[in-house]
Amino acid sequence: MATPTTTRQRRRGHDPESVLSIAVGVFNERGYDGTSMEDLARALGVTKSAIYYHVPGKEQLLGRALDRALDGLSEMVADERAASGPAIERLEWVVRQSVRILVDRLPYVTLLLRVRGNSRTEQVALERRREFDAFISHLVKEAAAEGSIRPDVDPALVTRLLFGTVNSIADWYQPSRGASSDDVADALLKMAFTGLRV
Amino acid sequence: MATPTTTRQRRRGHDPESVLSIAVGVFNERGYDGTSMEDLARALGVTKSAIYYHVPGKEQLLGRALDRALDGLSEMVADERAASGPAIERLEWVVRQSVRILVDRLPYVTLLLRVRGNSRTEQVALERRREFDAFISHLVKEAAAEGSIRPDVDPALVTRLLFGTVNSIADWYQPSRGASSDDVADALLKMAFTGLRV
DNA sequence: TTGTCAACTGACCGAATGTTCGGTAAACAC
DNA sequence: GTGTTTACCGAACATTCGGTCAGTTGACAA
Repeated sequence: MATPTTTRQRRRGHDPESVLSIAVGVFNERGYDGTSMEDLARALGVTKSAIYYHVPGKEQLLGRALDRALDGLSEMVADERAASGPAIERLEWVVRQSVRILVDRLPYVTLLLRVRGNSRTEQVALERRREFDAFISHLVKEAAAEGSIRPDVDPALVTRLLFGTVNSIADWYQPSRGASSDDVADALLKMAFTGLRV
Repeated sequence: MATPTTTRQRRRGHDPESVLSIAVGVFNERGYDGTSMEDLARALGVTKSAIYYHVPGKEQLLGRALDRALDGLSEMVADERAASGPAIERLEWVVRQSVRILVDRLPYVTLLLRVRGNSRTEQVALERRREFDAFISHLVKEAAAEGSIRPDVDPALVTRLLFGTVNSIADWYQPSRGASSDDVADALLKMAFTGLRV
């Protein structure tokens, strides 16, 4: 009766989760298309065929990774704090949350940001990402319409620059350097909202 | 005596230059590793083997493209305007020039920004790019030391955010949308230097 | 001790990859 | 017209690719 189907002590080895997290690491190092199943096998310490015991294939591995990134963004968009209040405050909240998601799910979001649309899996992910971008774009326009953003720059340009900055974090952020998600978000918001110059 | 070795009217076809520019376009659409020589051949309207009449191979095509981007950045760093005057003004000039180079050589710089280091060619390019990054990093530190940048953000973080923003332009800029290099640089400098909020 | 089963190996498959090569048609030089 | 050069094609090359499958191993239950 005790622990009938529970996960007891496994005799060391992989599971779908460990395969995914290691695979995503390699995808980010070499690029998805630049990564062979042989590369993954080497990183996992097993042979190629062992991978297929845990996951259906390379593209499904990518799909699961992209979903992790996109699910985070979807949850944020659905949050009440993204829907009510002054647009500029919602924008600030969304920027801060975006940075948090990017940092928390760094490898998954990094992968998402590099997707080009070379397969159905990638195209589906790009489509979900475009929905997020449209949400942001709308939010910036609202903030501009409410007079909270300087009127001498096109809101569309503001959107791209602001979230270009957020997304660029994926290119350099390393948790080992000590800066937390909030540290980065604070610096980003200071720069973008009130400016760097003294 | 007239036009002995000059380029006269070619009977339409490709040359190394046209192959390069079309190839770089495809590389940016699908990613370098995601692009096959067959893909390039299709885009060029010839067979795979015809490509090898004009260029030595796929990797050399990449190398030439990356050099175009890096040469632009090297020229800028060597310019006198990057060396003398208040650091904050040099920084502003370098940001503006970086945007100009990125826009002028958009496909080449875009390619450079996506290089992961999967081959010797890519590693050499990454090394040159790191030199540029070090130059920028030093410049920001100077501006901070001169008291021109708000002291409550780490200069290293400022460097990454500022040039993360510049580099992110490659992800969305389309000349057909009408914005010039200076338009983008103006908006970027307004945001980063004096802030978006009214 | 035997049987079960999760986790894996090694040999292999067909397709796709980057590249080479022998040949060739059209444009040009003379 | 003849010879040369330019720009290409089609077939083949070795290699690598993602993926399959029949078997093996070792921990564990009975």
